[in-house]
Amino acid sequence: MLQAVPRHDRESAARADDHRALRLWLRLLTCSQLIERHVRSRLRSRFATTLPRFDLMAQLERHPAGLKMNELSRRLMVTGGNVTGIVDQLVREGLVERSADADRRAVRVRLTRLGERAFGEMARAHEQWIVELLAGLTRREHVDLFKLLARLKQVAQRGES
Amino acid sequence: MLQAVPRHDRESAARADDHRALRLWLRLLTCSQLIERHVRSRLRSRFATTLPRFDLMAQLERHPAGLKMNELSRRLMVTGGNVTGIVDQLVREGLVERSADADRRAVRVRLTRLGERAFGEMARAHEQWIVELLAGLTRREHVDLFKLLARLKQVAQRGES
DNA sequence: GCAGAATGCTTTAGGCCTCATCTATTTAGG
DNA sequence: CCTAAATAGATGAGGCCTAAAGCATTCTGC
Repeated sequence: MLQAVPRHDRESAARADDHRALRLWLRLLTCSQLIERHVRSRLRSRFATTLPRFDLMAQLERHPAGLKMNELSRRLMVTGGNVTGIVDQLVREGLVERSADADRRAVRVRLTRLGERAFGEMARAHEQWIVELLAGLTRREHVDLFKLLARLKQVAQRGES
Repeated sequence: MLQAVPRHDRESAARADDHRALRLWLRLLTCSQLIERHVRSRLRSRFATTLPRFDLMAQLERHPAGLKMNELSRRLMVTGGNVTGIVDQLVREGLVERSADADRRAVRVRLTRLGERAFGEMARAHEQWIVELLAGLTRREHVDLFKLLARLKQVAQRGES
């Protein structure tokens, strides 16, 4: 699929461009998976938790008044049914609580006191892991990469109907 | 009235005082997920398949002589148990076949004729989706991003023990 | 008002993925 | 040789995730 293509005419040059897009995507995916595995494995070994649970709590930590299930679902970019399951778990463990909303269809979710404490500890460690993992990049590379990913995000979001 | 879609995903909600490294990571993750969802949904709707199955077949397509299970596992960056399950599925559907290896512990896996045909069709469509999705980036951005991701990959791989 | 559409959430079936554990085979050290 | 360690793969429990279907509530247009 990714073999080198001789570039001697317009058509094969176009194919080379195509391959570039594909290779860019594969490389992006690899980077993302590398970091994700790193974080998952540490969350698991040090805090006996998972990335989705951490992400969910991170959202709640930024919104002390709580969030509705569909807001969580949108922010985490996962389906509602999935959020239900993770919230169920965190409720059982006393880290999160459900409460009634003015809209009686909706449910409001927020961190408990225990959840706040637990999250704070994890968040500090998490940030440290990322800082260490990315320490090999120069400040310049950081900034450039950040900007280019902003462009990519913009472009990819436009491609979503 | 068409309102702009509110963007409440993980990254844009990051607080201003979050550190650079963390924001870089969250943005990378967002980009990766955006593209991944795009591809998954199209693989599903047009070819009734999934990204992991596609990825596995892509590896086999590059190695007509076949790959051993542990090679597949390494290349796909997933655990062996996982590969077993996906290969089982593809074998049932006649897209892939297992054969004996000189090392009698090992199993060699390769595409069947049917699998080659099916993959070829999907690969063309897949490449087209990616090219279209990334079409908004300039050639320059493509190249820069590709290089920076190479650096990131290098750095993140070194951080793995 | 009120019927039908839209929305918020849950449930279910099924695929992906990991870790831990198991069996079979190969390799290495004595 | 021959046993212990390493390696290849399979299996099972459990969590994440999706799409689809279902129930309750709210909104909308007549």
